[in-house]
Amino acid sequence: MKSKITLKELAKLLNVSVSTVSKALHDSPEISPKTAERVKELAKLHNYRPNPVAVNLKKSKTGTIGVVIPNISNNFFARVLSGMEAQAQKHGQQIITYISNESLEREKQICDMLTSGFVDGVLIAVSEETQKKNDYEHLYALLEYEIPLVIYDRINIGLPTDKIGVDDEKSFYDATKFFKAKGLNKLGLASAIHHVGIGQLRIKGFEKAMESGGEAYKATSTKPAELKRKIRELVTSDRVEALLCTDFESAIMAARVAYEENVDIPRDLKLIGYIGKDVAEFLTPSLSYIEQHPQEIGSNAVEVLNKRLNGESQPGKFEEKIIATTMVHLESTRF
Amino acid sequence: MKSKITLKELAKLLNVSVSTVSKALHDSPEISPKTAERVKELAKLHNYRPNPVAVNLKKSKTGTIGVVIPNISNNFFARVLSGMEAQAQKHGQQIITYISNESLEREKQICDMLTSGFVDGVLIAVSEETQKKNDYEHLYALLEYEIPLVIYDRINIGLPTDKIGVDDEKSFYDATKFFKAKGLNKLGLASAIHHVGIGQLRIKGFEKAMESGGEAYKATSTKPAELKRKIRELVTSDRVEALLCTDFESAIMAARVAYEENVDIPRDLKLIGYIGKDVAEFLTPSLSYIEQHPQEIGSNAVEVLNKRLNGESQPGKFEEKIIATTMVHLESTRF
DNA sequence: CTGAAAGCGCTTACAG
DNA sequence: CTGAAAGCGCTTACAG
Repeated sequence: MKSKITLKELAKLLNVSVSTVSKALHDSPEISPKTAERVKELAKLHNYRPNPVAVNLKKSKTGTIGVVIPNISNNFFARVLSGMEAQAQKHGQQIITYISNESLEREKQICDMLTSGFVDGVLIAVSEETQKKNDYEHLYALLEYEIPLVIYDRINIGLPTDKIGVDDEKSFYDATKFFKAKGLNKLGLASAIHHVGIGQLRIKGFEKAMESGGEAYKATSTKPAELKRKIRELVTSDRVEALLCTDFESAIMAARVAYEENVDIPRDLKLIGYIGKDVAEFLTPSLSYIEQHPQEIGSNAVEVLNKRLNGESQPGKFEEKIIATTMVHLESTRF
Repeated sequence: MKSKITLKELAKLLNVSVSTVSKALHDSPEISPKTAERVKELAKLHNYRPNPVAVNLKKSKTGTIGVVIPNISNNFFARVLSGMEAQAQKHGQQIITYISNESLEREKQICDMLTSGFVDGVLIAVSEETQKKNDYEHLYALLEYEIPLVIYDRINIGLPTDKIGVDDEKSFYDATKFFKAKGLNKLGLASAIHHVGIGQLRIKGFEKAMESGGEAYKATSTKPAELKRKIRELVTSDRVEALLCTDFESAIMAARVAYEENVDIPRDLKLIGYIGKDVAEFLTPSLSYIEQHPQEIGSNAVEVLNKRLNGESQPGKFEEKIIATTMVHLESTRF
């Protein structure tokens, strides 16, 4: 049962002062090579590790990053977190995870505790409710406490912070153009997130691409039953040739409507959605999707935060980094 | 730009000592009501929060729990984490997340840093590689440092720690009995995890239930192509009437084989798998599954750990808590 | 080259 | 009822 050994104990064993031990372990040039070696040897023998809490107190930092995630069940966010963890690891930082469950109330609580100094910086994807209610006071509070903030994924928010996300508009612009280039004329869009920022951007990309011609149809609703009805109409009455879905819910619903209506994908209907690789690959047929590279978003978020923490970013000047999306074609867009 | 105010500053403003302020804020009976009120008022005005790092140093604890997750993309673990976070919240504890990516090497690194005192206790689901190589030294190291450990989910490991998981054997025993009660005779089992503990337990449950009669078939392999071939054989040649899948991979593969072979689920083949609700519901047809209640596993893991941390558990005596599974019937087991 | 001292921000036993 | 002092485990400017 080895309990952790402290600097003080080490010093006593070596008959030197605590300062000498500390300096020796930090390769200070003040210390004689002979002493340094003695110290290091004993430290190694006892497997000495500085107490991180004490080091942090001394350095007035915590060595941790707070990550606020709206919904961890969403594979996208799970993979973002994975990217963050891997990157933080490289810097010897710890990730403290907070889950807001898309709730403004919970997000406020989290930000409140964050202001008391648990973390050096915060990475946040703002909850849906927060966006809807347009209430960002708690985030401004964080900024007032001089806790660096990086907003990831849901970045079309007017906060003076660094941001990192994907080009939502372009992704759907490109996808729409792709179908048109293949000769399709009647294109549909389905969305359960038309009321939030990223949804609007994706829809905008679709609309812009349709300006040059073709028939555009849209099915949008936050209510599952209503959305399903509208999608069914697009598929059975309007007979769109392809459907672009802005989110997981609408994509899965489109697949289900096709299944129920015996519409053959991809023969009668092409389908592409903003859904995760994890599910997309396993559907029958497999569903083409827009890859957002969540791990990269995660690792980049940590990088941007660390730049800020290390004073490598210009104060008052904020970075907005965009990770390019990729279309991944599986069975549902086979021509 | 309010920077955090300290006890010392508060004391100066009030013309009292630091100790008085501290005691007043902790409702110490030593302090006069009048002073207490003055202190609290000013503290509130300045929104004073004790620096958690300092408090932790003083108390020789960290207020954080380390969680080691093998694979965060697995929705099961994502939801376990969610349950842990919610429960930790209630105790004012922070969750530090580490992702081992099913790698023994990574797991060792994580445990190594954990021994230096970042956390008060650790919740871990052991990686697949660790189980295969049967190498638990790094976990014993944690125990030697007297860092309480709770093993969750993958619990059939001979370590002297508290454990929390589900009754894997019973879950598949029950599922098999269910099919037999419905009059099915030819039952198949598919597994990509027959080499790890939980896989073996599930298979054992199946086998036990089949002892009382019926034809049992098995398709097991860690190689996707081989597993697929074997499942196809079960479905097309052996014509099993129901297939029980021990894991995500085999379940998805079974669904795909049926799709490719035009075997109608559930008419010609019933299917049940150990897969997450998140995917199960969205497949076409939707896939019946065994609900493991991941959030409960998570919250219980935190509870068990805290009991240990608070000295409410008997030293040397370990708890093994089992959360009951539930069969959730969706389209794939419709009779 | 080594060590005593101050200090990070707190808590608490002890003295007054 | 209040405050000075010690201490949690470390780091670092300063003195010797």
